Amino acid sequence: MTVRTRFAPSPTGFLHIGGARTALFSWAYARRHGGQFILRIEDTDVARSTPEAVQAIIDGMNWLGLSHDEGPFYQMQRMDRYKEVIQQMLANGTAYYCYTSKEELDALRAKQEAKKEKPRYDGRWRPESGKQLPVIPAGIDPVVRFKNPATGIVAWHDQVKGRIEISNEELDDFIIARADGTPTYNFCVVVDDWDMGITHVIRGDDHVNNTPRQINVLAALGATVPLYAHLSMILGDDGQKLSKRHGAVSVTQYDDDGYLPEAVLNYLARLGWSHGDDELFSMEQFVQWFDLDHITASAAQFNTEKLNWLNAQYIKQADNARLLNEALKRLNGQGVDTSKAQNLDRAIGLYKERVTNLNELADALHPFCVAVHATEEVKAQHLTDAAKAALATLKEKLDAVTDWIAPNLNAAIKDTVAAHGVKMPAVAIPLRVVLLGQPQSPSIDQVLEVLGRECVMARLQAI
RNA sequence: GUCCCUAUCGUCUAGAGGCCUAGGACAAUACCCUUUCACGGUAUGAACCGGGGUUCGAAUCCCCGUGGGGACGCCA
Repeated sequence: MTVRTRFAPSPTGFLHIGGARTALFSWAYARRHGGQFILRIEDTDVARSTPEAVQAIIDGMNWLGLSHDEGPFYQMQRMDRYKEVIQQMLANGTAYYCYTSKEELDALRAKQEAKKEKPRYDGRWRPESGKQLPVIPAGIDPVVRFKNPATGIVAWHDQVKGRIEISNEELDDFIIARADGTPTYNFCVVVDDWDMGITHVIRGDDHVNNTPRQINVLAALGATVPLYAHLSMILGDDGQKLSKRHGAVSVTQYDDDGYLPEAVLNYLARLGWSHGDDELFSMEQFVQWFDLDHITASAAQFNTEKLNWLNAQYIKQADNARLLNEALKRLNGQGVDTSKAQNLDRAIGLYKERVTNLNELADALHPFCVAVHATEEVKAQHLTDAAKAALATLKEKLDAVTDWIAPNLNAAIKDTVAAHGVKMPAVAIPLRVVLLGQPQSPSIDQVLEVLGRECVMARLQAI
């Protein structure tokens, strides 16, 4: 049997971190088993679905590198098929017309809630042998309801949560087609999963409650029931549920924030899934190791600090040319003139070990492109008269250096330190402030070398 | 309210009845490295939600609480 998984978002917003992890796990499972990963857009909510959201989801998946093998399929383009199945069900008695109005339904629900009962359809239009149905009212377009089994249980072995069973008595006859004839979510999913030959449904655990309904419809259709794996949700950094109002951002925001996609992927893979003590692994390893047995059943809290750490690890490993490209993109985006900069590739080497994200890397490269001036506060603190005097001496000594390489530059600094009878930081810190606009940097002699003689002398001149 | 899911350090997790004096990672703290800030290294503190069972033996199995989450739409 070929494994076929799917990711089926509704295009009502961007791809957020929870959706991304669901997609990642579905993708990985298909890849692991040499199967197919299908992208399906569930756009039957016409009012809220937008083409922009479809694009945003695809952009997010592209950034992460989660490629699909089939699709995107759009549910709105499959209307004829859904209607065909509904007609079949109406004909064979597994579905029926219901003429209850929304007002009547609201009244029914209010009554049930008042009695502290679970709100549900009472089956007044459900045909039973020997039962007298109400008179069909005039002027009402009926909905179509699924005739759910009245007794027994529906159970499945969830690949994450274990055996789950629900009594059919908990389930009511849910609507599969609205009064205007359009099919509803729980029905479309079933027809799609069936038609598309989905073998493993990997989705968020907010769908656990839909699963028994879907299994019952599948059974009514005579379709094979796929395996289900319900992933727990991801909570925000503060343990609160992620929502549009609270903390949920597009995965592409992580790009803007300077994260490498492989760091986000590694983090997401590790959030709710584990392979022993392994923390840092490539997507190749992940695909090789991924299984449904080691997925955590409970919700996981997002931890930005750990993501930051992973990102730093991936930046250290990353190719310099790639990092430079990312940094330039960011600097240019800020309007920084990068055209006159030299040795930027070497500056990357100086900083890639120390930064947490690409934006920090870009900031670090900024003074290697154009002069960056320290704030008045920093200047006042570090550029004292004594410091300026020392820098004047240093300038002379640097001027005399013939071969502009770190050991020679270091010697010039040491000479200055000795001449003024001060400690190293008394020279190195003000020097950093003048050259880079801030008091911290990598090894100062390296910085001097990479900055180049012309740039260093010009900036010392400008004190 | 009813139904469903869930519960190990602050966080992500390892853990399939004896390997657990509960392991790893992030974070924290201390020290080392260092001309600064980082990086890196070393070390330390930090958890099995509570109560009952089952068993020679329970973090692991069962039950009951409690906490957390989800669902109960002509949304998906």
